[in-house]
Amino acid sequence: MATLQQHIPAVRSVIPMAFQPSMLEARRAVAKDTALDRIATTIHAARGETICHDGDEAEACFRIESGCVRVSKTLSDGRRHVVDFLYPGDFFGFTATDEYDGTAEAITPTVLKRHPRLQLEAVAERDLGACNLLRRAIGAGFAKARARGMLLARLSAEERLAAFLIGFAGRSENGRLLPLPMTRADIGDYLGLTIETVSRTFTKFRARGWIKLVGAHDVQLVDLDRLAGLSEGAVPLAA
Amino acid sequence: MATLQQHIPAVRSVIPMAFQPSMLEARRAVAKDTALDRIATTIHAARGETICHDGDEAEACFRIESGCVRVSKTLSDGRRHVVDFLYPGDFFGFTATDEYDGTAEAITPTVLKRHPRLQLEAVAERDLGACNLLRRAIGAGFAKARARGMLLARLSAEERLAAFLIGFAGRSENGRLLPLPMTRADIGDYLGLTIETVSRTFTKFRARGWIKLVGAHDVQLVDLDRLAGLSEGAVPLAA
DNA sequence: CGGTACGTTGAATCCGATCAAAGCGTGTGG
DNA sequence: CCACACGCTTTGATCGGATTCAACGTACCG
Repeated sequence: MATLQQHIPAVRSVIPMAFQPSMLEARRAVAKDTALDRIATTIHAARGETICHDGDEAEACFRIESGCVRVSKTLSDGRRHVVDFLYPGDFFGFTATDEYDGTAEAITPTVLKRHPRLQLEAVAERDLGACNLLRRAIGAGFAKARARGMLLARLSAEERLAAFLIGFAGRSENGRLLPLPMTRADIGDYLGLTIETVSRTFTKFRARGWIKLVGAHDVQLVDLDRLAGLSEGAVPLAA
Repeated sequence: MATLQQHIPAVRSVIPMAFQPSMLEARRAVAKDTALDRIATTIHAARGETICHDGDEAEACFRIESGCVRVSKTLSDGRRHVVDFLYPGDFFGFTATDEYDGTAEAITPTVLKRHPRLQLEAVAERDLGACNLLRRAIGAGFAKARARGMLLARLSAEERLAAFLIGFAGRSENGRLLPLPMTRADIGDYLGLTIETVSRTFTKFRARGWIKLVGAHDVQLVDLDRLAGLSEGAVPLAA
């Protein structure tokens, strides 16, 4: 958090709130809220397993305990868009309709808390604390989704990947190896690019000495300043 | 609403919930909620006037009574992204942080209800009904923001403009003249395109007889089926 | 009526997509 | 345990849609 701020000057207003203290608190608070916890069951998802499917009746919301989940949507002609990568503490399955807004799949073995939707709604309607916590959690997702608009609409391939990597900076100590469990295709579909462009851009960053690649799924962010410089004024993606 | 559905088969799951009955109800209900109305004042904004500025302390939320508002963000190098166009009944100014997440400007003379943020928060914390209504309103914004991800990440210029136009289909009777108060630059920045590409794509649609242009700011949607066909499986933008 | 901001159209350019093929690694079955 | 096979990644060559640069047209407002 602190290390992130020092690399992104003068653009605090566009930093997604997943990085903002108030939201971290809200996340933690949701996790601890007893009224919500009481209706939860624990489930496990193997790597590649589908947790819920776009358009199906939204029977439950989920909170990730451990692992990593990909949420995506696919057009009839096969074009795919990865809406988000979710990590421990993140929620998904909220919708204002009664259908899931995206398909969620585990990309690593994942443990989740499952909150039946009807009961969750009931708790929220009755319990002021729970309602307000949900309200803030959705607000966080909203801000993140909005931040991605600028990235997809106006940033170059290099800027997008830089923003993506910087979004993970808070997850690993400076210079530590950063695991990227998703494939290049996932990253491409997340950033609105092709596999090849993602791969080429990784290669460029490595050639410049900004990152080190250990295999295809572990990255070391060597020069955060340069990466941040690329996405300066831009949107680091919380992840 | 009904006319829209019949043009977009088999993709109900990705239709933004601004079009879904439940959300329309929620919108209306928010409008009528007395606890929220009591803390509101009415303000007027002239064409081009800034209502709130990205990054400023979020002192209030606004609900549009009449007119049209553009919400945008601008990078330090001048690249702009139009986050949304807002119409009567729409809210903006919600943030999970204490700063506005985007600059709101009136693109027509606009009348708004202004809800001081502290009081709004106070009402929400205290009043279950208000909290739940806000929760759903934010959820609607969330879904809309997400729907735009697919558009920006994966649709072609023609598909984007078609989706944009279809988003307005519900606003005018079939074959009726549709006013587009925003400029080509606004549309371009909304769809992640340039002015020129927007203009050229309008011209293409007109050449094909899909639309009629009356001046630059009034469109008649002649062949909704073709337009919908272009964005089939895609995301009609609620507006 | 004149100026200015907005819109259209044309030509050239470029970034990322597409097509193609060659590494790499991992996991499984022989 | 090794070998093979399949899926993922990288790299190369070419293509194409959207951008950029440029000029002209148009409409609205003072």
